[in-house]
Amino acid sequence: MTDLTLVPRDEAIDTAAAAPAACCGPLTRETISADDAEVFARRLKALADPARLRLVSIVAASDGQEACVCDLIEPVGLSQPTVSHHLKILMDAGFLTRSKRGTWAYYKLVPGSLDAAAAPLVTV
Amino acid sequence: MTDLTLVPRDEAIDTAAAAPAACCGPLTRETISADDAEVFARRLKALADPARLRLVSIVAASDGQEACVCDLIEPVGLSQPTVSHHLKILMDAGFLTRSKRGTWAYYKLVPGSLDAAAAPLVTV
DNA sequence: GCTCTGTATTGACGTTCATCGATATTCCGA
DNA sequence: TCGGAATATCGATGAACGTCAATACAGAGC
Repeated sequence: MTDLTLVPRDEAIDTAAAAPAACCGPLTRETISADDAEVFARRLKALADPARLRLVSIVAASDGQEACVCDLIEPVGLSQPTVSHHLKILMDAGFLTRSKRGTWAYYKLVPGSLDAAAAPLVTV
Repeated sequence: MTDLTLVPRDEAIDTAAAAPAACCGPLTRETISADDAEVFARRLKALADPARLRLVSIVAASDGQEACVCDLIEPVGLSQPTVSHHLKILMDAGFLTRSKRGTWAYYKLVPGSLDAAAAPLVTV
């Protein structure tokens, strides 16, 4: 389903999870299906944690909407493995992408992913 | 704490949790505070469940954005106590209000509560 | 090669959560 | 007043989650 074969590697990484397709229409318009509810719930669950919200926010508010792990640990006040764990969850949910430069890992906000996640809730 | 004494019963119930103030600005503008992250996460957690999303959706898509519990149990396919449990969580989070008519309980969507919950995620 | 540094993974522990059956509560009708 | 129907609460159980210490992995520099 995902077609990455013809794309240069760096771009591939950046856009790999960059298709945050809306799972469903507005909740207020029409009853959501069981499958769509599952997808949407999984997405919301990835955000529904104080530490992860702060991580997303720090990344999103950084230059180029990108931040190094080394700059994320101290602000959230959690251990390095825990931060790494949360970042993985956010990546799996399609909100962040990872790019390594040397020993450092940079996490970047997937453009539009937050809006896509919020879309089914918005009525206007 | 809840002051219902001077207000007609139905209005009191309808407007009790009807103040879904935005917990914070857009996540992308500025780093969210620890306290705001806690508040926002609690709100998202209430929605981040397939059963609760379906309940909210059914209620929101009903006439007058209101539905009887008896009409909610069968669509979600869960036991009555479980549905009641989820409805309470949605009520505590400020998304639904309850009004009893006879033996029936009607749950109504708090106007604007979904938009308020989504607001910090939206960039545009 | 070796060491150091930054990050990811593993394993374990305590907490929270979703779910149900059983029971309590509330209200209507006979 | 009693019985029945609709809903809420209680108690228990198994699964998922957040956290950390210990460890593994990868890249840079010597």
